[in-house]
Amino acid sequence: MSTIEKALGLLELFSGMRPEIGLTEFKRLTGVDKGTLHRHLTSLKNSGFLEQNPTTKAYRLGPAVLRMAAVRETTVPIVKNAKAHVDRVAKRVEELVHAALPQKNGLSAIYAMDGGARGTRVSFDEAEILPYHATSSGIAMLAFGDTALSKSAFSNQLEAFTAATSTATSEVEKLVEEAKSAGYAFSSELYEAEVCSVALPFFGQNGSAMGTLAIATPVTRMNEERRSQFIAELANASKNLSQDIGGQIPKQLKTLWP
Amino acid sequence: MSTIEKALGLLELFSGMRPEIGLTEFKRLTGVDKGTLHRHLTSLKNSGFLEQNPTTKAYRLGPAVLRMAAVRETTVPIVKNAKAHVDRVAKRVEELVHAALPQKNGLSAIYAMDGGARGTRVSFDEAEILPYHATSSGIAMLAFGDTALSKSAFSNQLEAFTAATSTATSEVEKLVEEAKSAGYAFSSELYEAEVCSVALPFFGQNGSAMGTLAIATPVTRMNEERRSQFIAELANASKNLSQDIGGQIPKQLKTLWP
DNA sequence: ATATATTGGTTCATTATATGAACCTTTGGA
DNA sequence: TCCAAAGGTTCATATAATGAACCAATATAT
Repeated sequence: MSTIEKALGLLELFSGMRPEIGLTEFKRLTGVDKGTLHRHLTSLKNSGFLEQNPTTKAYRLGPAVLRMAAVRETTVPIVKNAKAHVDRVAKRVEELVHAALPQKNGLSAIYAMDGGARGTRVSFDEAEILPYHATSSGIAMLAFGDTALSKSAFSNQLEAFTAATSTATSEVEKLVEEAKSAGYAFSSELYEAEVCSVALPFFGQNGSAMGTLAIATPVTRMNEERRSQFIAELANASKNLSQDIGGQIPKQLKTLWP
Repeated sequence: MSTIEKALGLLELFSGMRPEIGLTEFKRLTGVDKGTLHRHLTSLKNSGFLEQNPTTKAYRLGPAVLRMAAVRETTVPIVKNAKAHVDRVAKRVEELVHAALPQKNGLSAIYAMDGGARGTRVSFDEAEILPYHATSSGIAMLAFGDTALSKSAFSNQLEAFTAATSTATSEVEKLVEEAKSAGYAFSSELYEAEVCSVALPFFGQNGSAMGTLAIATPVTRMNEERRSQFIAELANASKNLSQDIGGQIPKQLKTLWP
């Protein structure tokens, strides 16, 4: 593996729950030698991708990532477009709705809106990675995304997050097949207890899915009627979002979706 | 220079005006060998920092940068905080207002809002780099930011954007000194013809400036009265923004600002 | 239809850079 | 005051980066 990929892999370790990482913690997380780590971190810092907390010396993501995101957004204004549709669905279904894009080890939400005014709320960290095998978004992405994705998704041991998480590749593949024939993915308590979700893909200029739209809700609030409503809302949003970004819904999905 | 920094330097080449870059264009821009470039680009692609336009094969920034920005924003919610204050000032002064953070070769706007309802508008590309030596934001950043910044800012030949741009280090240093004693930076037509701007710093947890707030306006609309108003508005916004992000305005600035 | 130019991508011997064990420095408690 | 833990540095060795030459695919001109 190239030095570049090793160094960029360090950036992947940051998350909403782990926003700052010290040298020794990097060593614990990666097993790489301190000397090597220090040089990598210094390079990333020199390039503005990291900065150091002046008091603790711990590293955190630097301002360069903000500029990169802004440039990317001028090229492919996916966040801006997704935002409008997610907000609209969130308001109508009064639940947590999010749009996500595939990353290396799972999907990452690019925008989330909780339209819920009611008691229980699904907690959601926008900066968290949603694993492919244990979330409805992940299953939807595997079902309708690039085939290369499945290979990388199944290359590591699948982690169990709840008792219901499928950790066998064959089981997950079955879920993916179900999603393919249904036109959407449904999952219940695979990732977090008490939470179930519905997800379906949206499409960009190349034929396969660019990302997903999903609704998450406490299992207690879910029933057949709401599920149908969710699917209808998401299908509508996906059609519009895909059109906004110059994509097209594949024929077989057009017939499956309401 | 490390391989990591060379590779990340490639990402810097993207901008609002140059959102996609092909292999040969990278070669033109950097002078680096194609073989080397190709491996670097492949590594960046494998890490999700680049993706390829499926038809043209040209590279563009990938979805990983969106996740990085989201994580950074959960750590240091600078965009979110700046947004509120910029919007307020933009509405009050009815001009283009922006907040910017230092990068390697200049500042990069993290948010901009044009409150102008009137005829002429200052055009602004959020993903563009604002050079340190030729913008009010840049001068303000050099005046109140970390001293290490000046070294890197003056390490390369200074580019002339208009007839008025100072390309001699001594001239720019004079502008910086003026900004230090005035508490703000003013520049007219140094970067773009017909445009002048006022900028001042805001502060984070460490003592030196974290970024800048600025107002840009056509020179024809500028006068002494408006300048005073701009400074007052920006000073107020900077105080509030700095407080929001846990920073403090240095004593000498507190006395200079209205 | 055929030649030519341009672009993206690959190979492999050479060379420069990355690596990590051991060592030093600073900081913050017992 | 000592100790432990964290950040950081050094330098011989091993490994990965480099770039000239080459190949393949596509677009353009003859």
